[in-house]
Amino acid sequence: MKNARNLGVTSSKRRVGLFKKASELCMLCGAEIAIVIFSQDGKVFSFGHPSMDTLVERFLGRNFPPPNNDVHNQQIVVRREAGIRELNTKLMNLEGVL
Amino acid sequence: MKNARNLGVTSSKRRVGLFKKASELCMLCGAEIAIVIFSQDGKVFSFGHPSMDTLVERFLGRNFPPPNNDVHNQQIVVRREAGIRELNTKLMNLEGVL
DNA sequence: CATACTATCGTTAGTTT
DNA sequence: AAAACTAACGATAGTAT
Repeated sequence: MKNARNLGVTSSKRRVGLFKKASELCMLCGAEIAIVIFSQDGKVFSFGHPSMDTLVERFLGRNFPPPNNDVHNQQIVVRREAGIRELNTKLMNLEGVL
Repeated sequence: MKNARNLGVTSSKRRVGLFKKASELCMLCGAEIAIVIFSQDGKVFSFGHPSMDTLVERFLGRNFPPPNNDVHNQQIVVRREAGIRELNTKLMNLEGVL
């Protein structure tokens, strides 16, 4: 991205893209998905199929089926941190080149 | 898709893709996102940044950011995220120069 | 400010190993 | 079964209107 001025536009575009991908996953694979996004400027956006409430309830264990292991979130954390290291490496290499 | 035989593979690929997109949106735009997926075969997968619990609580109307009890940790989180965006910005600028 | 466009880049269904 | 590959398709940053 060029700068932070267009960040709102990018945020919006990518949010729509994310919801579309979620929708496709629901339709194509019969998954049930809930997403909530708190944007940096304090707005809240949500996606839920079949509904946000149903899935939040189920996630909280008040409705079946009970949640299994939650391995993927850990993987995401690992990926994010790996991303930071990668960014730092790239940055140092580029600054070295200049 | 050809048939339902590879649906598990497709589901997995697209789930990873969705989480990656969410991760990018977090890093690039400073959004906070929670995702829970109930797959057709009964498994549960989740993504949460900064954490699933924090965002579910916030979605349910409790624990909003301004009067947070753990201010110190939040500042650290904010600083780290700002760092990622700053790295991204620097990186993109440098790559643009080259 | 929003919408449309498009060149470029990323994602993925199908295939192979 | 899982991972690598790739052609084809989709997403999107920047631009134009």
